[in-house]
Amino acid sequence: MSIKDVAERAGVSIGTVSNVLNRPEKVAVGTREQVLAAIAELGFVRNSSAAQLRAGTSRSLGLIVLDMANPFFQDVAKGVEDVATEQGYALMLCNSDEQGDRENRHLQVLEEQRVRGVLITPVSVSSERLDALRTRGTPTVLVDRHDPRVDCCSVAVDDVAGGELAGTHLIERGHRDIAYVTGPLGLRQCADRLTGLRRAVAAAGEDPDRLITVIEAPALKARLGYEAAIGLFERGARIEAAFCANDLLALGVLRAAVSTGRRVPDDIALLGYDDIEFAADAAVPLSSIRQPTVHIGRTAARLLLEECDHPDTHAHQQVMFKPDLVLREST
Amino acid sequence: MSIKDVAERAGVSIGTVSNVLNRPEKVAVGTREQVLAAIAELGFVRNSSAAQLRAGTSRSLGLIVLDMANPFFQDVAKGVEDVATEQGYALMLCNSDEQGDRENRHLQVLEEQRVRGVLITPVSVSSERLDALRTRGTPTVLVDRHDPRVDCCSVAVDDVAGGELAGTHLIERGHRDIAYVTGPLGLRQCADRLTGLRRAVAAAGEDPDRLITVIEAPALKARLGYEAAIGLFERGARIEAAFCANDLLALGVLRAAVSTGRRVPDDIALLGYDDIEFAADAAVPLSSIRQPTVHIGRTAARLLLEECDHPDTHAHQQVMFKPDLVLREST
DNA sequence: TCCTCCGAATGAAACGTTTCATCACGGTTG
DNA sequence: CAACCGTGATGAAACGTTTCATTCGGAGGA
Repeated sequence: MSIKDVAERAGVSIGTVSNVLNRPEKVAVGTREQVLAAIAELGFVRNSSAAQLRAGTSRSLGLIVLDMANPFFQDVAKGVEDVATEQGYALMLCNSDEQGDRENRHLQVLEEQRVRGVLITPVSVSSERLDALRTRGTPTVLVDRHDPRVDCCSVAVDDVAGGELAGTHLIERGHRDIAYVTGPLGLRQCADRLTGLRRAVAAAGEDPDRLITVIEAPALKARLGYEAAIGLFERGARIEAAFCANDLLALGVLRAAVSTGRRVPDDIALLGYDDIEFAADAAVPLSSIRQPTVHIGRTAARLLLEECDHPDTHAHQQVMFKPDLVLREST
Repeated sequence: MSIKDVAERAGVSIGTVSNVLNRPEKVAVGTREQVLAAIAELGFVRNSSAAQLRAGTSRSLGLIVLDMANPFFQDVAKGVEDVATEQGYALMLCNSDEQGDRENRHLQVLEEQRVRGVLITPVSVSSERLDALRTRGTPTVLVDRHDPRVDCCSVAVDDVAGGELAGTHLIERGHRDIAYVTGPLGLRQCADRLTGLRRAVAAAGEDPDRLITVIEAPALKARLGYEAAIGLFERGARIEAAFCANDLLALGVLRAAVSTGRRVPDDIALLGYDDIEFAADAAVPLSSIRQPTVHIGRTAARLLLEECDHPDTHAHQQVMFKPDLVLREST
């Protein structure tokens, strides 16, 4: 069922059908109705391959995230999708699962489909495949990353500020012995948040090295937060508060506290990071540092579309958002 | 940069380049290397619109889920994706967010792209758009649903069996006053699980109407589970165990128990449904009914590809899996 | 009555592949 | 030595749109 069949059925030319599809205001109302009727009768569905081939440009964007199970990326994706559909673009959602080869495969497919632009949180700092894509002219925006060479737009959140926010809050509540329960400090996020925490402690006139106990878990998972906290409790560490590099770790610590009969926040205060949806519904609702996730997605998508629509006047931007503190019962 | 440029550069014909791309074994090794070199030098990327247009068929599948934030669908998607990439298909992941118009929009885009087949959990029982798609020849598989008219494949889980599993377990542990905390009973899942629960109670020689208290929350959310449980506690209901229609509700009930000083499972036993990743890491690790989610996805994808590859010999199947009980500390 | 003009419809070219019939060229066979 | 064969390469047609220059038909003005 092609445009040709529709044309025949409606008794008009192929060009007219195309016009009905793409510029309905250009065709006389009577003709238009005939054509629409024919389309409905035949159940015609436009072949977007043909359209795209001829037009040379598609109306879709690609988004490659590290982990679809992560609420952070779900919200980012929602923001991107909002803007995309708003502007009449389709979004191709891809999950690299932190694997470089999956990322490359997705980039390949997206480029073969000639997407208009790509939003990506790359698995590693520099990706040859990604550079190639950009060089060949597909606009690219980095999400939750910054490009040291500033040759594309990026949108990220200031993790140092987040750590500082956390530290200031805990100090203000009078806590002095603070545990920082984190994932691998090799992750920039984890390291930055510690930097911010130390900065806040120092700003209060205290010695970060004395106040802060760092516990590095091998990953940002609840079970590891549980184990870390149990270890801490068992060796009798004096801890008034725990700041966790993400909410999952914090929920693990919470479980450890509950299972050893400690009261939150009286015996130990708890502060998470990310403000995942479940933080508010934990056994003790969790205070957390919130990142403007949906807004990140929206902003990234807008930057991308801006570059797509005005490639010549466009100037790359590195946007950096500040996180917020969400107060609940755990602190 | 088209195949033509590559041909020119390599000093061969267009057809030969196409052969290198699609049937490399058919072209002499020397020529092949020349062509590959030209491709690399020019940074050629195949235009899949053109390929698809000419070939008439694409190598991609569509998956439309109700809610990407739901761990159930994340796992299903993972299963589908496994099989798809394994067979060299690309997967277009779409989220209807339980909105009919979004579902229709996605179906439209997928059909315009001429995907080979569609896996979908429809928002409502009968979708005209979906029927049209099927009629026009795109194979379709229902996920977590059954088609009453049996004109396509489907993969689902037996929710009655799940409820029965839960009921039998609670009865065996000696619990007699059981609360069933559920979402809207208009949802088939919620209703089926209740049916199963009642069946188990009856099978134990008890009266379901006397033993079971049903509390219907307006949605399957943790906060509503919390509120439901608080209400229950406040009116002093005698409850030994709560079976929840999903883990989120159960986690809400857990929070209510913790915040009112009740001990789980001593004062009240708690059983969830879905076995989401976080169930194991809750303040009290949650017993739950597990659905074989990844397996559902894999099976659905396999059925779909089977239908795509052998449309004439293919016979539609309605696959129904049984759920498992996962024992943890909450019961 | 003739010209001009304008809106609406037409027809053909082009987009980048794949496919298939055809061809060129050595080597083998009778 | 002619006929045949097989391996590789070629060239052109076709896929279903969009686009744009062209044509058509009638209304309005001179």
